[in-house]
Amino acid sequence: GRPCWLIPPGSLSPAPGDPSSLPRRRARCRARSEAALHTLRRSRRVKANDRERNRMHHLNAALDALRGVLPTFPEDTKLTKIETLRFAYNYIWALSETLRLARAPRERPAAPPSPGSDAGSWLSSPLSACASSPGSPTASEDYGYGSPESLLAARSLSLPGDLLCCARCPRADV
DNA sequence: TAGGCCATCTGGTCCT
DNA sequence: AGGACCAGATGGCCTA
Repeated sequence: GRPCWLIPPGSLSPAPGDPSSLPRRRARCRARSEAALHTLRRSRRVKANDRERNRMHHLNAALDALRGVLPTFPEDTKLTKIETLRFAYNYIWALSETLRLARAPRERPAAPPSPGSDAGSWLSSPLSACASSPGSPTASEDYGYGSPESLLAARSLSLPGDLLCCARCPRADV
């Protein structure tokens, strides 16, 4: 039947011939109802935790898929989450720039998007001899790993020079 | 040992 | 009401 914690307080009928036990029975019922409420909340929490865990697993799987298409050297290097996102951002920028330059060979490279750009990290990189000064995608914040190679340098890694150089330089043959 | 990264739990908020 | 999403807290593991 109906759980005791759902029965309105006033509707509990006294035990036949024992009206004096009513307060005790009410207290017992209240305790039981609190326990039931606790287990109900607990089971909801456990379910919510389970969903949250799953959600994060899916998020991590997506992040792994993203890692899978980013070039890292050595190949088995695992970028951290934040590095993966920043690197992807920069990598996409680099590829877009490559495409743009390939379509318009004589065009000058894109100007830095904002004065706050971390172009310095690009220029101070080993590839700084390149003529271009691409506006780093990490526009206004100093994330430290502003460019793909500064990120990799920070992790003692390297990128295929061609890729980045081609992405950064207005080369006609790309 | 301190600091960074990560997984998990948790409570709050918003949406369906 | 229940699920999704989010951010803070916490503890474990690893590395310099």
